[in-house]
Amino acid sequence: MKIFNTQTRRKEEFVPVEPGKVGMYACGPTVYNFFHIGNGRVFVLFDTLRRYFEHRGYDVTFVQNFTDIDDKMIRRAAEEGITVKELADRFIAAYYEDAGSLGIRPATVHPRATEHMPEMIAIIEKLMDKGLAYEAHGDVYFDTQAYKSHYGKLSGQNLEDLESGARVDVDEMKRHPMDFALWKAQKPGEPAWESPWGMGRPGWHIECSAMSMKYLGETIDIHGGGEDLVFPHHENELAQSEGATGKPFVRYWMHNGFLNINNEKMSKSLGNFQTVHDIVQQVDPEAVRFFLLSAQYRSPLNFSREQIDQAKAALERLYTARDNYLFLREGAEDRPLTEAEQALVGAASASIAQFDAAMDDDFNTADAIAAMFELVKQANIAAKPGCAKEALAAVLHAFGEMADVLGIVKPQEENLDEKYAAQLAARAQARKDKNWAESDRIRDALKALGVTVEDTAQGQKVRKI
RNA sequence: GGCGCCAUAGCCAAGUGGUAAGGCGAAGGUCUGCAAAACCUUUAUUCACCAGUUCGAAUCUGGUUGGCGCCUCCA
Repeated sequence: MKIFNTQTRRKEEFVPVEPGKVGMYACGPTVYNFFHIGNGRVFVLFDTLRRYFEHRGYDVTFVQNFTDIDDKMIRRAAEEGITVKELADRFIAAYYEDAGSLGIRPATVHPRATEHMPEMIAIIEKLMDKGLAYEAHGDVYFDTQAYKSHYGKLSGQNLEDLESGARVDVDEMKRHPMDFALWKAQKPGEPAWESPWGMGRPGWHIECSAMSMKYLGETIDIHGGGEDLVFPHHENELAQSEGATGKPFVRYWMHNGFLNINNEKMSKSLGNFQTVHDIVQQVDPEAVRFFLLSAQYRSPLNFSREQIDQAKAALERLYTARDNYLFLREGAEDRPLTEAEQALVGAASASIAQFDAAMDDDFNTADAIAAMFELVKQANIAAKPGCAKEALAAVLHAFGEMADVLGIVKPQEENLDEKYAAQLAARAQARKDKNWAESDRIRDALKALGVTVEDTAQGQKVRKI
C-alpha cells in the first residue's frame, strides 16, 4: 500500500508503527456553524481510508477532533447570546447528523479541545522546560528561532523565506514574527482555563498535538486534512509535538485538494458557502459522497449541480445492477456452475483485486470505482434468469465489499414486492389477458407512487425511481 | 518575493516510458405488447503549446501560455 506523504512529496510504502494497526487523526470542524462541502470532502476521505484499512484487516483507531474554543466560537456565541459550550453542543449534534447523511461513520474518538486542557498544558510545560517556548504577559509562544533547524520541514520552507513573505502583524509580545501562540492570556469576557501562566485559553495548534498523542501515542501513522492546513497548522503541530517528545510525530501526512464551487474558491466574500446541511436537502446525499470520491483526493474538485447530477446518474447504474442481481437471486438455481458462470466468479474476485490495487495506490478512488463498473459490466452480460446461486453470490459479495469501502449503494430496507403486492397481482392478470391498457394503467399508477415496474423473463420487477 | 500544484473527448476522470481505463451525455441497433433495464456499435490517430532526450513520450527535460493553492482565519 502506497501513500503520498506531503512531507517527502512522494508516494511511500505504508508501514504502520505497529503491524496490523493503524492510528489516524483528521483535523475536524470548528463547531461554530454547519460544516461545508469542502469539510465534507475531508471527512468522506478519512472515513473511506478507515473503511479501506478495515477491509484490508487492519485494526483502526481513528480520531477526529472538534475544535470547540477559538476566536470564531467566541464571536459567534456572543452574536447568538449563548455560551461557547452551548454553541459547540448545537453544532456537534449537527455534525453527527450531516456526516451521517453522507455515510460518514463516527470516528473511534471525537475529542473536544475544551476537555483536554491538562494534556495541552503538559505539552506547553515540556516545551518551556526545553527552552522551546517562552512566556510573555500571560501568553506563551513557541520559539521558532530556538527550533530553527527543524522548523519548516513539512511545508518545505525555511524561516527566512517565510519571514520575508509574512503578512503577519508583528505582535509586540513575540520575539520573532513566525513564533506562534501556544497559550493566550484571557481577555475580558472570554472563557478561560487555569494554567501555570494564569487564566487563558489554548492557541490554535496545540489541541491537535495534545489530542492525537493522548489517543494515538507520540508517533501516529497518518495525520491529515485539507491542503491549506499544511502551513501553518500542521507545520506548527509538527514543531511543538516533536519539540516536546523528541520523537517523530507523524509517519504519513495526507492532504486533500480543495473543493471549489462553480470553479470559484468557496469563501465568505463570494457568498458561495455551501453547507452539507443545505445540500442534502436538495440532492441525494449518496450522490454527493459518490461525487466526492469520483476524483483522486489530491486533485482539486469542482462542485456544481451538473456534477452532482452526473454522479447521481452513474450511481443509478450501480443501484440498478445491484437490484437486478438481488432479483435474479430469487430465481437462481442451486446447481454446478457452467463455464460462463465460472468465468463470472473469476471476474468477481478479479474486480476486488483491481479495486484493492487501485486503493493501494494512494487511495485512487476513481480507479476503484472503475473496478465496480467493470464487475457490473461482466455480471450484466453473464447473470441471467435461472443462473447458478453460487455465481450470483460471488457477484453480490464482490459488489458489497467494494460498495462498503466506498460507503455507497446501501441496501434498501423496504420490501417493495410486498408493499405493492395487490397492484402487481392485478397487473400480472391483466398481462395474462393481454389487457395492455389495464396493465399500462397500473404501471402508470405505480410510477405516480415513485416506483417503476419492469417486465422480465422472471416476472415483474419493482424498483424505486 | 518564497514554497508548491494543475492542463487528457461535449462533461467528469484514470493512466507517470511501450502505443489513450471507467462513468455521464449523445447517435444507431437488439430485446420488449409498448416500455424499462440490459446488451451491441459509434463518439480523443490523440493528451494546452514549442523544442529536446529516446527505437518509442500524455508520461522524462527545458521553455511558453493559461489556471490554482499556501506564506493571514480557512478543510
